[in-house]
Amino acid sequence: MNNTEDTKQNAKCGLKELLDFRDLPDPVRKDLEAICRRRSYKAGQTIAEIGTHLDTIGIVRDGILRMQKSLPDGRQHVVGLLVAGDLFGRVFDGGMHFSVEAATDADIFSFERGRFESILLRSPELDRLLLLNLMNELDRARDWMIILANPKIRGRLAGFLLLLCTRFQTVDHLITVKDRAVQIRIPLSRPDVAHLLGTRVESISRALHALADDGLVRILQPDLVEVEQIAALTEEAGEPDLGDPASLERLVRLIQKTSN
Amino acid sequence: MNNTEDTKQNAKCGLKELLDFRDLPDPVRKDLEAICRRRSYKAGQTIAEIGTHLDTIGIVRDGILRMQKSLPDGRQHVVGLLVAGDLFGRVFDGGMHFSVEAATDADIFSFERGRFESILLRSPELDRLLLLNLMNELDRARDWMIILANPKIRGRLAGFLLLLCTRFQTVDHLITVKDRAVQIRIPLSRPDVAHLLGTRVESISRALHALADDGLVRILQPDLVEVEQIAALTEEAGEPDLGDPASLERLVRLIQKTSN
DNA sequence: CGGTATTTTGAGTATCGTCAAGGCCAGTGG
DNA sequence: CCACTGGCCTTGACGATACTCAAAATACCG
Repeated sequence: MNNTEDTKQNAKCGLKELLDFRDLPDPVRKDLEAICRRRSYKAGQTIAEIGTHLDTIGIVRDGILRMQKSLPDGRQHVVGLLVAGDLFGRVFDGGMHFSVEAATDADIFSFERGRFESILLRSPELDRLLLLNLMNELDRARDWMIILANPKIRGRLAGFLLLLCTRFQTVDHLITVKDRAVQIRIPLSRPDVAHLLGTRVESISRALHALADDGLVRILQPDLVEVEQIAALTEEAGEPDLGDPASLERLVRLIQKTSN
Repeated sequence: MNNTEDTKQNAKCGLKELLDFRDLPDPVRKDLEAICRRRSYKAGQTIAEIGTHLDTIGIVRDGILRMQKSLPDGRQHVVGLLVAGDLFGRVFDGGMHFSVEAATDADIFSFERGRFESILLRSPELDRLLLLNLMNELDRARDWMIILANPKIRGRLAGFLLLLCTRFQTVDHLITVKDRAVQIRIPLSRPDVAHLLGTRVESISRALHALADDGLVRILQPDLVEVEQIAALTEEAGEPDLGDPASLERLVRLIQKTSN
């Protein structure tokens, strides 16, 4: 509604800041930048309503978006998060069965759908980028499924925290390292986390404090936790490769680097 | 292991039986059929192991496959089902983070990966087909998420049954209509359903019988249930548009058609 | 400093996981 | 033909866990 329509439609759109787009051939990227508009949203703002005709393709530049479904009783159900580089919108009318809201303050690149598709038709590289993006997202969705299937809330929460450590590692400033300890900023309110993990706020609170009591984490602020025993956390999650080992590797190296 | 390697590599591969492939231009389809091999698997057979190098792309012709992850404690976790027309395998090395097994007796079309990709590069139509397939799968994964996020097993089971009614409506002979009542054949064993819904066999059994006791369904056989009150089921699932309203519409029309 | 929203805690109940036993069905071998 | 076996589904009982409702504590904001 009240988004600051920057509409910086010039070449300085900054598309190439996004990792995945760096490999695109110059002309394609130029075409994209030509039709690219940058929009800023404040946390809580709605970017796309479910059901309505969204005639733009969006790519997240900064911040975190949440995809959610509105249930009939008014509750909202989070079905996934979008972070920098993620793409959303109905390419080729693929479907848009959920609404998108800004979970944090966010910047997105926005493209008029028709034009985006016509570029897509001309550029196999962009097409493949999109394909890989989709496959990646599919993997993440499956990761969520495994987390959600964990019978105990503690386990789900542990999996969620690990996911933040691995998949969302490069995003924003969610993960910081202080004195060889990993600090995670949880970018969602308790109700959102609860919806995401299929439970209630109270249970989230209890589970988090249970993890803290057992020394697996330390709660610095309600939305800032420090990981004490990451191994125990993965065991709690019951899922060995939540975010490939490579990601954890990277995290460990990150820790070692800053601890010197 | 003991799959009957039919290897009918002739033009009668039957690729065009699949709905989605009917729209492909003739030459592309011919190319595909030229490299297509048909394989049959019995229920329970492993089609692709996690981690191993799978050098084929598969398309399901008939039957149901389950994608699953093996957890360290030996349990197996079902993360999705594949039905007729669904594609699996690591196109462009996208990743293959789960193993694939036949849930029922199944026929699949199998393509050598390199050749498939080279056709893919030449055919935007096939490329687009793949894209749509992926988006579809992503939607399904999100549906699973919503089902899994339901706090009560009854709700999850209700959602699962509805999903069978809608998304898997056209598959095999899962859904039949008798005397204006919908009958659902559950194509998975109890352990599989339990893994899929993140719970145990006993809970599945109890939940199903609870639904039956309340008159929402009738259990004709362990794997054959008749829906009595579909509205109550959707309410139980807590998710209004599990499979778009259009699907339910179609179902209702199906009922009316056969009841005359 | 108050007022609001968010988070946490508490007590009671419902649900689920676990362990154990029993029933049903198909296939096997006597 | 029948007993036997093994897999799957169901049922029961009990302890653990999570949901519900209500209230207190904390953080947030002007």
